[in-house]
Amino acid sequence: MPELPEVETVRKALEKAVINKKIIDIYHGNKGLRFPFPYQFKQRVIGKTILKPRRIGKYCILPLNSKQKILLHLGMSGKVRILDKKPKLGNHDHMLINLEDEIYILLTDPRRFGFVDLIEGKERNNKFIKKLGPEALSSGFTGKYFYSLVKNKERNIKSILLDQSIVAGLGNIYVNEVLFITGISPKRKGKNISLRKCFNLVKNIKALLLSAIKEGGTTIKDHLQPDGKLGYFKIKLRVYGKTKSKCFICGFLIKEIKQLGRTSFYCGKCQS
DNA sequence: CACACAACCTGCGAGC
DNA sequence: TGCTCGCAGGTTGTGT
Repeated sequence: MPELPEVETVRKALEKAVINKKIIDIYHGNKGLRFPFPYQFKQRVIGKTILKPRRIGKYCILPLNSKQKILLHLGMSGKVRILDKKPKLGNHDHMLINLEDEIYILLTDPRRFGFVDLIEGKERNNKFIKKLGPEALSSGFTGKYFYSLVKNKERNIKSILLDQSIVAGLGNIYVNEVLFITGISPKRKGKNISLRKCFNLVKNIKALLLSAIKEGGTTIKDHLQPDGKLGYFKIKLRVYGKTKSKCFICGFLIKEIKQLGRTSFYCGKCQS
């Protein structure tokens, strides 16, 4: 599920519900997710207070009043729920943070590709954060910057955009969508993309992410429903998953290919 | 250095 | 109905 807009939706919900709340207790399984839970995680954060949640790319960061930060990545199937009473834990519930005032943060992740880390000290020194390029929505991610990285690359644009060390936050859905919007084939080599196209691409990436976040925002108010489900937005997809249906611009059939083991969807006429 | 690919897990839907 | 296969929104480590 989670690319940048989904993580932002989670961040906003957390900001609303858990800011300035003290951590009373933490449960986590021994099994671990993609990586084991931090060493003595519970002992290290219990009694601390959560400050304003932040996000970098697909990472959600919960700063504490101790200068520590809880780092959360949702992988492919991670979900966060905010509950107002203690839930009975299911098989795929891996972490439950019990806050004061009967607030609970539940992390569920069937595939266990997500993970949790605890940052002590400088965030930029964290092994995960320091690999990231500029955040997609930040002012540092510009057409000029992007062109400077892209212009010498043999790789195709699809893999460049998925590379979090070049730009942080895009995943398979949004890369497919934005390449369609910009009229660039996913097979096009980086070095064959003009400065002008890079400007367009960056502009379209930001606009697409912002509109997805905006749509996600409309359902956030439901975050304390009894079932605790966070409302994810449903953006209108133009090509993703649309194999063999008609391109809504030109009517050609949308094609599907594999790149880096992942599926790319594109219109052979509108994208080149 | 730049890039491709397998591996990590589980659930679900398509097809037989 | 029930089984097997392939595929899924991500990232790391290894190998060429």
